Amino acid sequence: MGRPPCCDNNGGAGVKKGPWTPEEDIVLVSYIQQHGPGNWRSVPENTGLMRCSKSCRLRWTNYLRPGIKRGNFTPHEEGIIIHLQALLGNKWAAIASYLPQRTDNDIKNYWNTHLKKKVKRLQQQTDPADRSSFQHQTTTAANAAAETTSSNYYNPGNNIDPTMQAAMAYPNTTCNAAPATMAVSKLFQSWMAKVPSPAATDYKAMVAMHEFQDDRQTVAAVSAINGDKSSSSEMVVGRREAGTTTTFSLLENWLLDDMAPGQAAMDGIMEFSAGCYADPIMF
DNA sequence: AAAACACGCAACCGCTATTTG
DNA sequence: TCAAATAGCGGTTGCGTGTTT
Repeated sequence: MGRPPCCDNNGGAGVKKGPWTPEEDIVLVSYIQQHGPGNWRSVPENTGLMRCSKSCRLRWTNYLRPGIKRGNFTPHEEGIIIHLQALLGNKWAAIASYLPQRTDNDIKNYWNTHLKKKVKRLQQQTDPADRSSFQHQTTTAANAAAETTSSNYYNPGNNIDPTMQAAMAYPNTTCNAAPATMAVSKLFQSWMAKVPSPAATDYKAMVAMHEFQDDRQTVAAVSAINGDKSSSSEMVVGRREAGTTTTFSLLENWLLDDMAPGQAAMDGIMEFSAGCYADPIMF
């Protein structure tokens, strides 16, 4: 019954671990050049590499894959990572999908070694009164959301982006999920409110928009917006059939636009985002 | 000069969702 | 239909290197 066992289950006998050698890299790359990535189970079998399939896949996706940019994160990339981390939490694969040249592992490492501290520093530099006020308002809004009660939890007294505030108010990543989910939900709900009603075929996307209770759905929806063909392909198809792709152009511009001072798109989203948060009627 | 410490990153581990036979 | 394996993800670890004492 089931699949035949792979190299992983060979009792671990003869499976090499630790850093890859240049020779192993060459073997792996030349095999993938001939056969393409995927079907990782067959890679060790056909190449003679004494590595498990999992290790081969990881080495390819995180290091050998063409087009990977390593190190030297630009301020723009940093901004995107910080922003998306505040929105999505530690969903590195989802964040990496917006930075095609970066791997999720690279982004995760960069966050853990640089950006987390940076955000923390910014947090400490922020007026504690503002922070506790925002934290209180965020919690209140979270509770109120369950009753579809409006709440103005954006603190208009400072000029800090609300999603950055969320990151500051919840430095512990495990606590980021709630405000992050809310932030995305509110952002999309306001988007939906500002555009004509979608066609009936957009049903699945609409359902997803209103089901942001858990991060997985948030990521699925965001992936759909980005045209991700994986888990949310049905939603993408539904939305594209309905011809509503342009609905999210502002968000897409902000997330994907890599032009040097591409601040226009970024400013747009910031402005729009702040406006949404500040609008007590909308929320 | 050398030991101690801090940092960055590649790779591993454990888990879940999906796929396969 | 279901058990077992794969693929993929996020958290964590361990090692090499740089910096400080």
